[in-house]
Amino acid sequence: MTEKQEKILEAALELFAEVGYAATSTSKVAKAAGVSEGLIFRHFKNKEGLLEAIFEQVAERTKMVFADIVLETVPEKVIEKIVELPFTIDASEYRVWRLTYAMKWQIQNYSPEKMNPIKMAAENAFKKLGYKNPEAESELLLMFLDGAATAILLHEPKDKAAVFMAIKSKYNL
Amino acid sequence: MTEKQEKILEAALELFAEVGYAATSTSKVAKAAGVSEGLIFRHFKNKEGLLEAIFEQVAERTKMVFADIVLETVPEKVIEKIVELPFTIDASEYRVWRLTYAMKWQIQNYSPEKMNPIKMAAENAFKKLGYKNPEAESELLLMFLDGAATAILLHEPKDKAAVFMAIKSKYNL
DNA sequence: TATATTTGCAAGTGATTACTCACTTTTGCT
DNA sequence: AGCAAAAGTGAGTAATCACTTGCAAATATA
Repeated sequence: MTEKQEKILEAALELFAEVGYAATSTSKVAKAAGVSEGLIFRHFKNKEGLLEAIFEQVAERTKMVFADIVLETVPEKVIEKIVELPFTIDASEYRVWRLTYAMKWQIQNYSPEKMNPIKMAAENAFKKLGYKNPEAESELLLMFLDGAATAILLHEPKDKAAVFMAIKSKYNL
Repeated sequence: MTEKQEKILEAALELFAEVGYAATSTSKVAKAAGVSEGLIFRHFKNKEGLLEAIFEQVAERTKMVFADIVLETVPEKVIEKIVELPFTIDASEYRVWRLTYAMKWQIQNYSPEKMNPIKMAAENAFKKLGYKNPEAESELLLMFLDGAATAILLHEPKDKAAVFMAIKSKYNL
């Protein structure tokens, strides 16, 4: 990865996240990155390739976080680790997650099965803990996850720690 | 509102919700609505005016739902009514809500204070019910609201009723 | 029925879109 | 040093963008 390639990805992420993917032209990305527009297409084939390259980076990190949860055997720990996920997003990753969440709403892009490992891990943990309806509980937990991440990414709630405590108490953690 | 105006709004909602606002051109809206492109600008001034006209319709209905919650005096009922909000979205309104949720991620559009009446109503109800940290509880409830609505709008979870029961039990309802 | 207003269309406008191409410069290897 | 591959540029491309304009048809008001 050359310096200019990184500049392009950085500028594209910035613009895609703040202005929107469709609303951002490749010429603006090139200008923001300080490179010629043609270079974007040399390195990333087309505008969509630019988007894919951004998402590939985050996919690796997500895999690691998911593995840590799936390999956890103590059910309470599984729930706790899932619950704290949105609260541990580093501020430096806000943009890429904002972009990810924004793109969810474009039909051609959305695939909910990405969360399946987490959903199954939660379902299994709830089953071990004797919850009445583990599948519904797992679905509910994922809903919270999504809502919490959205709140954090969009308006950074005042007292994240207090909300974190409130949700943990709902699962007796 | 003439017939053609309604056709335009209907086509615009369809396309904005499915393809995205920025990715939808006014010419495509006109073609889908079966009118000349110029008519869009005659009636709605510009593309943004088209979007505003769509949102004005939903704003009225939202006001009514909010009023029903804010005027409720029994705290348990307040929480219950808020919790059930995402589960009572009529399928005919999915598109307009998908558009609303998608537009949240564009900086220039987002205003979280729209939910303030609900947030205050929840906070007050939690206070009456003796919750330790009513503000955090209210914030948490709004997070769930957002996550639940997102799940319902994006992938229509299998057993909505079971999830509804699970969340209600978390508030002893 | 005369007239003013609104509704509607077709054909434009310049600007911008994603993307290509011919070309030069830089880099890495022997 | 010599040379091929990769990196980078800048000026193009046709198509599409949001929007305007001039004029006709329909509708409302008197």
